[in-house]
Amino acid sequence: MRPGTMRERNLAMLLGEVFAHEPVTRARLAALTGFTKTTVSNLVAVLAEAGLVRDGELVHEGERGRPGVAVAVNRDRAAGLGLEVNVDYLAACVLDLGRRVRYRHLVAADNRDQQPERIVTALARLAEQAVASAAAQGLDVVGASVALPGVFDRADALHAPNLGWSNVPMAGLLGEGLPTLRLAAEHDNEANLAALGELWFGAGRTLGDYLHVSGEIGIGAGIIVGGQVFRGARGFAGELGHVAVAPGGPPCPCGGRGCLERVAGQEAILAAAGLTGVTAGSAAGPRESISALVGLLESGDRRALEAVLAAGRSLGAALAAAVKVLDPDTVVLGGIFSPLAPWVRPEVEAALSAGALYGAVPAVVVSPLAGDAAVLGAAGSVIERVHANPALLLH
Amino acid sequence: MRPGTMRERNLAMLLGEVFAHEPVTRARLAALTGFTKTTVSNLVAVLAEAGLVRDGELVHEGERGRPGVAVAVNRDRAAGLGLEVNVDYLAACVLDLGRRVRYRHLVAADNRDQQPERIVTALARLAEQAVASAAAQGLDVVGASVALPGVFDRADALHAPNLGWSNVPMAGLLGEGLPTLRLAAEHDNEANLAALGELWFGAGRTLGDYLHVSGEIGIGAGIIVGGQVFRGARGFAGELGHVAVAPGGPPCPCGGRGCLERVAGQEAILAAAGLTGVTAGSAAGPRESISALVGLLESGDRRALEAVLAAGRSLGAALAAAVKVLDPDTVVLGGIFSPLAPWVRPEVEAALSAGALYGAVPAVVVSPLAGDAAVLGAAGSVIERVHANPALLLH
DNA sequence: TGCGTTTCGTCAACTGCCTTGACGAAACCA
DNA sequence: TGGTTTCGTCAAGGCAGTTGACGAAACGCA
Repeated sequence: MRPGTMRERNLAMLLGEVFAHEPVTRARLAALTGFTKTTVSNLVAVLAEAGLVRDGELVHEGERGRPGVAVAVNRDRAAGLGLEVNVDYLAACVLDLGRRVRYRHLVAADNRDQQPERIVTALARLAEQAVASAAAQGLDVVGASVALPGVFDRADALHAPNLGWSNVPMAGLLGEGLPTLRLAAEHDNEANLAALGELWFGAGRTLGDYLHVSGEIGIGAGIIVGGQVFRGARGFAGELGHVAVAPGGPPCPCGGRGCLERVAGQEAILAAAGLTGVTAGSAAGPRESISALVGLLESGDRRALEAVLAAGRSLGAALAAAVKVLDPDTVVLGGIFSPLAPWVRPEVEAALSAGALYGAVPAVVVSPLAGDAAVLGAAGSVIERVHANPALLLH
Repeated sequence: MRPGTMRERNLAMLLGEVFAHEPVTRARLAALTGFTKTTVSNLVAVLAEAGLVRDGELVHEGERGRPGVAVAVNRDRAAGLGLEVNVDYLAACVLDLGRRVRYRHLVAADNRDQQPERIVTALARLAEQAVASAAAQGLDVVGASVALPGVFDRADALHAPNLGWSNVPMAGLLGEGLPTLRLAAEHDNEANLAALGELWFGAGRTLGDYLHVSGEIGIGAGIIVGGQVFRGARGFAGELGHVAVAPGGPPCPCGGRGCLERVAGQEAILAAAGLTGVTAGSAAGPRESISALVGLLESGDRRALEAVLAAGRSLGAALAAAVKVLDPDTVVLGGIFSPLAPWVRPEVEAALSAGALYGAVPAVVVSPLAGDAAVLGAAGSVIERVHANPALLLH
């Protein structure tokens, strides 16, 4: 570790305090960080020059004495671009440094069995529109992050069975297709980014360590420990969808039997509820199908209720095992389980409280973001990169 | 972060390189760390003054040129004390800074339903003997760490059902009872320390991230991620013993049904194998009972084989779920599963390979340490504290 | 209105720690 | 014996945070 590294960390720490307490005077920042007023002034000057913070009004914190100058995050310069490829839509979203949404766009599209190149081209068009719209607002998009519905192997190739893709070299495609920004483009699993979205835009930092269930066609879990994604040794951590919950149950392409997502995934639930005909081959996307299901549930449809409760029990069983291994503070129900929560949540809570050690039952909360968590998480992760090391933007 | 913090880290980094490459010259250390030769010399001087490192012979690394002075870890000064309280024994162990065992002592004792104060007193006597023996070898015991068979709640009170203890304020008892050393005494779950023992003394650093199953009366798992124990939000991570594997199975004191340790714990296996009479109330400790079981297995006893294979299947089922959530590189079978590995391991491997995603099957290895992992891990964790921040011993 | 009090932010000098560049020391080779 | 190579140290320098003092800007009270 060299003096330069020390400075990078101190800039990050200071920016974090500004973000957490803005508007805040230099004197209070000194108290918060333990630095001297001199050091705070120097660091603030560096951040201000990079356009990350700016001085505001005079503020009077105490009763007497000279008022201080408010330092606040600069919401009119650096911005982050989040992109998402999903089975039935593409989405983009721009956040400013204060994590406010400044632009959103969602395009319905059937992306199944399409050439990855075509999709990346369409995504790039979305990205360019987003960057242009941001520029019109005076924002400078410094980086992008892409959420993808699949997992990455050790060579960073994407396997996305729900898109019909396997072994797709995403890093290369995105690097060529997307507009060049100051920070390199990144990509990650939809479940991981949705979990991060929850951290920044959902139930928020009060969650502690948590496990965020992303129910879609597959079922994934994003695991957040200490504010960061827990990925496991190969990046496959949180593959909740392939925990076996039904011994001797239906076979799964993964090679197992009775995997959770065969029993409680979107398609399994819709089929069990008698809604298969509505979706198969029709134009109705998943979100519409789930709305239809919720309609049935609210009208008290017996078959739909049975289907959803059974899915809730299976999900509860898988989560009970996961919780005993991970011991999170909270379990967040996201994706399709968010609209279905009134029926699913009691089942999950029952499964988690049976056999809880020493009262270690995590709270079960419902995601307010539902399907939007992933794009928001993607855009947020760009902002997070800047927060973690503002020196990246010093030029 | 202040300059002093930077120095602490750099000392730690340098000590780490010395440990990894000793004997090593200052010039090579400079190449390894990226520091300049000047800085290396300064840092080495500080470590040498604290007695952590010392100069050795001249060594000739290249073909030509002036030979360098070998810097090596000083194995004759700082030492760490590991202590263990278990159901049927107390143990102590002293390691030097190079993690060599310099003293070991194990005392058989039935610690069930004893007063915690009595046990701590007995443990303190063991600790004093260990410190004295270390002193006789010229070693300075700088700290101690205690392995305990139970979990700690948020208030750091110990709950150890197998000892008949609940809500025991261990930190206080140990603080008063144990000899005062330069670093404060620490304590941790036996499963966690056993997992760390494996890291330093067992299959070693080649394991990557792993899950170490400690099969004893209960079944715990120590989870190592990036060389550190993964504890979860409340410190209950890795409670593998209470994953439900037998729906509608026997009830467990934890409140659940069909918990793994009711089905594959030591007592369940011995009972199923028809060995209950041998242990219940008799003087034979667990290790003897397991030896007896291994004897039966080797002689081909039908009932014993059935019992152990069934336990292996249950363990495999629980591990399969844990592995999909955590995605470790390796699963280590320790505790009683170490001697039983020839029979248990194939079952576990079968369970893990069914439904493995994208070839993400962790290797299953057998602990060479078996029951000794926890004391070694405890002593090793003291050494680790010094390695992580050698500045603790500067004064 | 004027002056003391309080708090804010900045300035100049200082210290700690790593780096630079040069140099003497210690080996080998011719 | 002298040239070459590599090792470790030394003096000077630079970066970054600290110290202590001081001017600036508000309020309160006479």
